[in-house]
Amino acid sequence: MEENEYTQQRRRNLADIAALGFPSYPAGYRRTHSVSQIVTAYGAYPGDELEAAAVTVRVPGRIQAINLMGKAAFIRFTDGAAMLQAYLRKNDLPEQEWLLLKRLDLGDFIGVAGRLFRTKTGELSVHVEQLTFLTKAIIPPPDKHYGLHDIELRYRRRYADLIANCDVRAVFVKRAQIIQAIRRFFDARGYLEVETPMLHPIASGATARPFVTHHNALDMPLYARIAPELYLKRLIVGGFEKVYEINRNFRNEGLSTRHNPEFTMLEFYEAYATYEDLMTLTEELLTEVVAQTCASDTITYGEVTISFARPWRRLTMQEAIVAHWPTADPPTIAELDDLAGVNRALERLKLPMAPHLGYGQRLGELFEHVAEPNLIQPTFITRFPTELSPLARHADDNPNFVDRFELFIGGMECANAFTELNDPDEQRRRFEQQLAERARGDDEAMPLDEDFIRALAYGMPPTAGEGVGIDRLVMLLTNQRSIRDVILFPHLRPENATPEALPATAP
RNA sequence: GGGCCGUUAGCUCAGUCGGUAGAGCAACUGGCUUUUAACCAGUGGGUCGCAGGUUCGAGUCCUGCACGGCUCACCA
Repeated sequence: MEENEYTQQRRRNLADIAALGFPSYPAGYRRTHSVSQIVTAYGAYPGDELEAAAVTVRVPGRIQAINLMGKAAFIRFTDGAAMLQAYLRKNDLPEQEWLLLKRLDLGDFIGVAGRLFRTKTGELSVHVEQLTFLTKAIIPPPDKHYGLHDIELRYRRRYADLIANCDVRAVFVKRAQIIQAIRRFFDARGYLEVETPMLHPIASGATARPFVTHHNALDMPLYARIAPELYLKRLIVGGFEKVYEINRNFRNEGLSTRHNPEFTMLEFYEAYATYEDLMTLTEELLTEVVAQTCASDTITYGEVTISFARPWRRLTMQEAIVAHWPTADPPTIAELDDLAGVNRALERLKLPMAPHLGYGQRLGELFEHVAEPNLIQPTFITRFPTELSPLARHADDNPNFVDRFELFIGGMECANAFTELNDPDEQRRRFEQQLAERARGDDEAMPLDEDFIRALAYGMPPTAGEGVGIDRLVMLLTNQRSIRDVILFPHLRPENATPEALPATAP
């Protein structure tokens, strides 16, 4: 920790406070109210009624401002959510407590006991009869007017960010409300919330590079999970018909405004449902979450306005490519049905493709470039190539496509769902195709999970499942452009990468 | 990994053509018994991210590095 003239001055103040006979870091404070409770209960109370009611309170908080005026003082303090003013007069306080006041600094915690009143300018205040010292802030808080703007400091010292910027606090309060609303939605529909392993012996269930660690006692590698999918489906095999899990996934890949190495995912599975049922369910889920956490069904995200009014647009991947083609002569859907046509389309847009990639990857690439950034209003994209979907059931009319959708909002992928593949033999063939791609050098192809195939062989009822990226949903509903602004402690490089500071390397 | 931009007091930011390092808030001293971005008078505070280079002289120009931001690539 850095020491400077400020910290030294504050340490002297703390020593002076101790010399006055106050405990330096006392335990607890018996309070009658929080600041927020007082402001909520009495904020609109007229002054004369307050006086008549003679409300006495004991309330703690962090000091935000001190106006010392000779023999009287005002202290504004906060519980993090609301602010309240204390009025102290030399005549009305024990001498020691008046001396204590002069050793208080911005950022300190105090408790005040006294009677509520309104000043002549009308501000609700506590007329303090007892001042209690609670905690010294050795490091001064950020500037009270300009806040903390330095983005790096805001992420590295989120505590200081939260002290200084109440809009940041509001984002994380809303994040909690969104997740609560999701839980209520699924609980009310008879879904069981479950917890499946975070450490997996095989990193499967998604196409992504994993983080690897080592279990010492078992002397084996373990992977931080990239997806809970295969475990949740094992639970469907086991007889739970509706399950959901909200938890972290870990992917060892690049960082960006939309990617953090650990991110929060909702996954849910419902027996006897199809991906079409889940489109309806997803509309219901998100409209309900928006209704409970936003002022209306229309939100502002950056430059755009997004309406969650149902029904939402539904397009096949091929239709989306045609609809958002950048020039006036898009390819036809029939043209996009085979490799040659997709190659012609890629060539027209001058999108280079690695030679080993097949039809599915190329169609997906075309979609990502042409359509994805333009899917601002909630849009379901259906009919994904089978090659891109090793865990999804094929469409009844064409085995080259699967019964799958992704939901796009604000140009971001927010959900991914499909009718689950429950044929163990077909699942094995799909895994083997992935292994072949892995052998060709695609280190993100999905590894084969033998026990998962065995589970399917016990019989998994027809099932549909879905994943929803919670961080991106929170970004949309709180109008934040970076995923780091909806994650309390986003990943950054260490600020001082000294060798001593790094943990010893595991053998 | 590439490109562009940034890093100056505790915080927010200026700093012109290369010529003694600036402001507001915060801090310190004094004054002030209903202030509210309190006010009045005064004072102190700098490894200009780090390391080199050019120059009589570098916050400013050049090179390298670190960290961060945006973006592209990668990646659901």
